[in-house]
Amino acid sequence: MTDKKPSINDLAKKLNVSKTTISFILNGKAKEKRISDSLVEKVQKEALKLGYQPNLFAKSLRTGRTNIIGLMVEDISNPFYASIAKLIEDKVYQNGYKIVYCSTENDKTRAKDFLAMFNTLSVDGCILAPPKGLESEIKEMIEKGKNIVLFDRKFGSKLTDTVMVNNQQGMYSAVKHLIERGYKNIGLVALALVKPEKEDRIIGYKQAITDYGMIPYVYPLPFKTQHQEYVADVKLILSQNKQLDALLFGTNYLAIAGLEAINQLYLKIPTDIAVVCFDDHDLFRIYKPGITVVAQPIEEIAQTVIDTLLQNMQKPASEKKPARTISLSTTLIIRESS
Amino acid sequence: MTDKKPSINDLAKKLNVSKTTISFILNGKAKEKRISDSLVEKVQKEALKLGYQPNLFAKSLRTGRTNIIGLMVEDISNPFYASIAKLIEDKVYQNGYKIVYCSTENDKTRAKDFLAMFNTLSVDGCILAPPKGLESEIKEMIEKGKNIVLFDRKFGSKLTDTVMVNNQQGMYSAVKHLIERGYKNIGLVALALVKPEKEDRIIGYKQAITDYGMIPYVYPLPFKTQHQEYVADVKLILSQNKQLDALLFGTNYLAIAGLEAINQLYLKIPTDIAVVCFDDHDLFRIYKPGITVVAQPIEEIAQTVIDTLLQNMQKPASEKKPARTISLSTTLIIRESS
DNA sequence: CTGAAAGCGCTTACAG
DNA sequence: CTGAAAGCGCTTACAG
Repeated sequence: MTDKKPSINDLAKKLNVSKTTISFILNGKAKEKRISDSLVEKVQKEALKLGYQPNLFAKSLRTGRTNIIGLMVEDISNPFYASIAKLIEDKVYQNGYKIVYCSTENDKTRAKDFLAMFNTLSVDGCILAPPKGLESEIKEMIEKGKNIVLFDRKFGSKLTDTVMVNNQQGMYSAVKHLIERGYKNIGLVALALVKPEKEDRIIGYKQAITDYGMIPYVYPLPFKTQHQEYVADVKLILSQNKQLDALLFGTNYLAIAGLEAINQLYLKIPTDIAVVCFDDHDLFRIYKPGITVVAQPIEEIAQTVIDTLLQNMQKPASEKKPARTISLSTTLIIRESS
Repeated sequence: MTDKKPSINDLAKKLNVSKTTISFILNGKAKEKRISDSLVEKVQKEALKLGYQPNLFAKSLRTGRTNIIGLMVEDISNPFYASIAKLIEDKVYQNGYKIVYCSTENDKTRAKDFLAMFNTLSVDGCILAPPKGLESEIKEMIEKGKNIVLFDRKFGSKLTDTVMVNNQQGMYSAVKHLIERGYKNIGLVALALVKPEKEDRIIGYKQAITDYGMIPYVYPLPFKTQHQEYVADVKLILSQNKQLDALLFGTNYLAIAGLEAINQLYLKIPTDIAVVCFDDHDLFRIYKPGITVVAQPIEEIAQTVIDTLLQNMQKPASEKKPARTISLSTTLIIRESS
């Protein structure tokens, strides 16, 4: 039944050539090892004919490299992360790597388990948007020589190369825009995974509010797995804070919940309440009215992440550069909601 | 720098116990092999202390199993597939498997490459929503003993277990609904990867149209990677077919493009044109007016797929049952667009 | 109850 | 130019 795949030994026997030579040829070292063209051709032809596929596990066991990259995000079904995953996929496969993904749901324990999985899998590199509290685990992996690039989330200390969007500035520009449009009581509904004062998007908001002498209204929310809870939260916020004439949302799913809440309360956008969201989404582009957003440069994020990781993986551990943090700019896309 | 991970040999030396015994203990065969409790405890304690992680590649090389599952979909960034990926993730990790994913973009060559990758990776099982034309490659994999479950796409011949949604019936119910609401000229914009007459969603549409004695208007579209092309296509369809008073869409991204087109033409839903989409989406729920959809049971699909795959993987090849096709029901969710 | 040994399929230092 | 041999870290049939 299960035809055994041909091994390098099968090839060797069949051709009466040592497996050393075959290995050299199949790994493109024929020239270097000065193997005769005729032999090279013979081996290649036969390998093709038998459909020879080197056993990656034997290879990994021997070389210590796996060509697997671990991708860890908050939620792979969130369009932001899903788009990143798609873009990373292309670039990574072109380079012969594979991706194993997982979603943390901002759960530290869950994330730890996945990190352990990546370790057991001996991934060559990791792309992580880690939850809070994983700093020491990640540090440990880096010290053991694992290549890791962080994105979307960073830690206080510069652990490793990190690709971020300028959250503070992006949110600042959104607030500024609302103020310039004449809105007076601008609220912010944002995820606060730990302390609100440490969240860049909240910091950017506060900065702008302060600079323009307005009153801040921050509504930090913990991460929840049930979308409907967010809807209920925003409804409560809106009904308890009638003074609000504009509402900012820190992530796409919060804004989606916000739109649902606004609908359920029969409020009109932007006359009753203006809306701006951090992070774009099909919905915001097509919704009526169109929702103003602070768009993240998704392609640029993916490209930078993968370039950084691949570069690091090519470099020997000895010549590692100090960790860099790359900050990308957001774009304010003004639509009809503000 | 790169601390070597401890191997079973390190453990063996340190404890002065043979690695055979350690392997037995760590793999839960202590009882079976009648190893003394004291030894078991000693070994387990030391393994924990050293942070021993078995090398999966050595393990795979020896056992031939990898605990990796390949997931192939049309586009991992499409919310339908992204949601499936998320749900599958949970269930699969609980069972000690990992997932490697890829997006085919309905490109046969691309998909073939990925299938080859899965083969090289020696995945234990595959979850595939394959493009057309991959039948023989998949068949070959199955014959070699690979466990494969298909979903969302099927082939004419019953290759292997397949989880489908009742596309024909779902589309039929949508058409029926529109007709009952009094719409007369109902168009269908749907993906036709090969012949339109072989697409279940188109068949369901035609069936309903025939049953009710209406005129069919089918606009088959090929798969495109540029979203804006779909928008242009739908615009053209709408402007060349003014008689249409309702438009059905075969997938979520077609309907999204459709909404954009409708907006750009300043048409009102549902008065100028009614809209129904196959497959739900955040957007359709929140859009104003809410878009009527034929919702797919995403959780059920994911659950069924993974249950089927895990079951098959546990079974030895000898007692494989004949391929089953499981058909799940869709739900018509009536909103304001129809 | 426990261990020595073979072998999974590769790569590579070494020898000629 | 080419090959024999060691070894990566496991599991398991076999022996005692």
